[in-house]
Amino acid sequence: MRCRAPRGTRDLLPAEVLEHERLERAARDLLRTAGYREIRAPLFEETALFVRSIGESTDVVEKEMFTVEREGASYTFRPEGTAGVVRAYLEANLPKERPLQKFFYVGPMFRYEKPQKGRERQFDQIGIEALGSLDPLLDAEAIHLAASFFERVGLPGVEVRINSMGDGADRDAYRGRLREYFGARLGDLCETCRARFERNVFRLLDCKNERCRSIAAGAPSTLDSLSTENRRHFEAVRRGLEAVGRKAAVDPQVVRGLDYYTRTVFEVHLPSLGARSALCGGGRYDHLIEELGGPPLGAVGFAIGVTPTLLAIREQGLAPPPAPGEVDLFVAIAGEETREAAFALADRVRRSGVSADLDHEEKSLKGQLRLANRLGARFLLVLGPEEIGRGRGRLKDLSKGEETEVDLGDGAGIASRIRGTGPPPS
RNA sequence: GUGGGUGUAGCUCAGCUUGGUUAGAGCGUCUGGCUGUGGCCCAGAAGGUCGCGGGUUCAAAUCCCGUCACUCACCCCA
Repeated sequence: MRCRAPRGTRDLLPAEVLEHERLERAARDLLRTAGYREIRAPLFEETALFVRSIGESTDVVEKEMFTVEREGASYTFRPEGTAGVVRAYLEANLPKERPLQKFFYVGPMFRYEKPQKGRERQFDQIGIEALGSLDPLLDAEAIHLAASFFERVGLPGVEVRINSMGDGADRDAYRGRLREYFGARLGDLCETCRARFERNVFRLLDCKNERCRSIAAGAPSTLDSLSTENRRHFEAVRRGLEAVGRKAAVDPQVVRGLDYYTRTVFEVHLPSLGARSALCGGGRYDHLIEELGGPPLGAVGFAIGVTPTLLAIREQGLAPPPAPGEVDLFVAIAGEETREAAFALADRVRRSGVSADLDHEEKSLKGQLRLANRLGARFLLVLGPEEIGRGRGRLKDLSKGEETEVDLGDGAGIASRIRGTGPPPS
């Protein structure tokens, strides 16, 4: 029987793993510098956690959850990162120790939906959560970090769009005003928007249908409904962004899909990508901690889609950096009786931290040399009876074609000779 | 869930419109040219249930029907 990867999942072969590692490394460097620490929550949680946090009537909860029932309990593979991080934060009683904690996470999320380009059932996200504070500068920090990440990985020209959805009373008031506005124009809206009207009026604001867009453009702005306090918060976020020189366009059409968002919401887009331009989404969620049984503490975070980011990098024509050679030294075997000696030599060199490999397929010498090339080996050493007898061999620099005589017993010496000519670590 | 597209060698694809010897190319793999020194070049080889099932026909990769898989888009979202 031959199996395939399940629909909506993909294998990352070694070349692609390098691309992922590069993004993850960039994220870790950037986020640690800003005081965020990595947290690893389980890949699955009790289903109730997601229902509570994301919202019962969201698409994610209604039809996209990977759920497993076991002995009367229900578990769901995490469709997003925030809920688990907040749960972990509360479970470790961190709010009592020190309320403000800044976390980041990197890893796979799961949503049972129909796959398409850049959207899979298992996908990786890089996210941050600054838990335990209402400081608008943390909103600004999150936005700035997200945008900086894209610049750092070679995607200049990203566009930050921010908005405030208000909170509590003013958000309810705004919802009412939207229903009033769109309710009077239901006949002119597209079919899907008429359905959205019932489910989630906020979503009418970002319909792609041209007619709906022009209607939405005239809709009352959330910003006009904000209470004094929430307006102040939003202004403070904008001042924070200004202080670090981060441009952000206020866009009343930005409305996030998950229920827990309050006040600041934002997205990072790469406009040249068209309909699939969103690379990152985030915002503040000031009631979630309390909702999940903790103290009333605010929080803000974002999630970056790794796959969309990689697609963007490729579509921009920004080729990934060339893969480094897989081995530093290839030990070729000339004469079957030297196989173990070659194995031992590779081992001596490896112990000094230089990578070494040899043939395992009984290839001809020519075949071995071709293999060395394919592997991107920088050095070659051919080991035959003659070399074994003398205890010395010729180390060949494959890029220059030059050979140097080396002592075969001295793995460290060979290693340091190889390392001495190595490219600077990138 | 709805609507398009595509399934031919390990990979990327041509051939299908207008059915007709033995189904092709590039890349990759292997061998040799060059007994123990690579890349480039040259010669050659291996590698195919043409997704699967049925139908039409003297004859099907090609036309028709069904089916499965993959893929793209919509909804929604990273």
